[in-house]
Amino acid sequence: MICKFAQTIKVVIVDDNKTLINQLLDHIKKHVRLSKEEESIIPHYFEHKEIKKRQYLLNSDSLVKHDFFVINGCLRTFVIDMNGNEHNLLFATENWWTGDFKGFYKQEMATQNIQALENTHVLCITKEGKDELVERIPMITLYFNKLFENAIIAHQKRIEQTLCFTAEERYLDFLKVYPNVSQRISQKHIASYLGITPEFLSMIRKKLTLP
Amino acid sequence: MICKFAQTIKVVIVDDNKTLINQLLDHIKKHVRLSKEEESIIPHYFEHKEIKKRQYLLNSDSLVKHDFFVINGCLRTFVIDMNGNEHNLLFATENWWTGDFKGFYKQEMATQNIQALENTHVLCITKEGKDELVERIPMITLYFNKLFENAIIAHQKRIEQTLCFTAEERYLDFLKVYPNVSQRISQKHIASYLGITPEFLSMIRKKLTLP
DNA sequence: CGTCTATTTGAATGTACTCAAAAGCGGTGG
DNA sequence: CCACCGCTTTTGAGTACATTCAAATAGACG
Repeated sequence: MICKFAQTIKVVIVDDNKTLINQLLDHIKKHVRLSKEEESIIPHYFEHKEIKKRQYLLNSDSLVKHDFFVINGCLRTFVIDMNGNEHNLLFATENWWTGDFKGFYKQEMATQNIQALENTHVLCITKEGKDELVERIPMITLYFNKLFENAIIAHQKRIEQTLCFTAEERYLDFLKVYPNVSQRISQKHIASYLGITPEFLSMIRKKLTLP
Repeated sequence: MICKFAQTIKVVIVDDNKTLINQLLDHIKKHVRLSKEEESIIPHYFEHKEIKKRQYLLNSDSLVKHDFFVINGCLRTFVIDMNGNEHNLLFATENWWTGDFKGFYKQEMATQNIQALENTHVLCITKEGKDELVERIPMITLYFNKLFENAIIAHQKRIEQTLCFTAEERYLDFLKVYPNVSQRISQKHIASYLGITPEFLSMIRKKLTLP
């Protein structure tokens, strides 16, 4: 049985945009072997969405309906502190998953915001959709588990770095690990991700170019 | 088929220490319903171990053989930076899982260290043991998935807090969220967890008691 | 071309650290 | 049971790292 949601978006994905869903299928197939029948099931659970630069995909205090797979473009996930300052948690580009994790899995209000830094295409899935998908294709759990594993490893690395590294070291690591991302986003947003002010990042960069 | 490892430890758990494994079974049964037969399978995959205060359960640069479920006592997981300073990542007490996550799931050398802050009893499982357990009791995946979910949520919260909160705010939140843990460990270790020096934590505490 | 935003620069400030020393506390052995 | 030893916590002075605020410059976009 396919959920109501899947019915409504069938047209968008299945008829219009084979290439978009193929990009996701390729990503899944890096971790799990899929039969032709299974490949034909998956598209029914995803909705395609385009977000123009500067537009929001998710606002805090709204219900978290979807998790997102980025086809192309660039998204930033951020929180707003008590003083109204924004802090970037994550940048998501091609083949990254993003969303308000806690809100999605606990089906709560969002505490995070997601904004497009470029015109961006995403595939959206609901919690019910994902649960049903896992039920129909149990093997796909391996794929989602791998995503969880990688997320935990990445989070642990970031926590370790804030404890062990200076701002300069964290910046250099960011450039090394995400060279393609760092070229596409402003220093202001990188500074926010690193937990420093744009002015201080500017000083770090100046110091690095001197010798 | 039971792995060689499971055979060797059968005696330790099944015959000697029913109560220890029952604590783990109770924890699992909060998330998954288990048949009597399944309950009888699980003990074969865990080895009991006692670590005395100040002893190490894991050293960085050694192969990560086990993940650990804490029965009682208290463990700290920490990394050592380039200057030789230790930074606490996690405290694990009763009913917590701990281990070098990346090392365990990728079967690599440890980058983290685990030391007992109190005399501690743990149940250990190997990666092969866990994989085989999941194969024999597929439903138990739900339990481990829930652990992953909670880990990601906790990690995200910690990253958000380092970006949004001052050291004082992070300390107050730590006291609120882990009241029982914070009473059992030294300020030195709490300071390390919060990413500040013990001297600075002492100042924060002094300031908090004044008004 | 003008407007809006991002980046740079500099001065003053604040937050947290280092180093050193004193005080407190807990465990151990006589 | 008390005295001592080692480790933790506190206190203080001086310092380094990072921020705030303000203003100038540079870039991006319609």
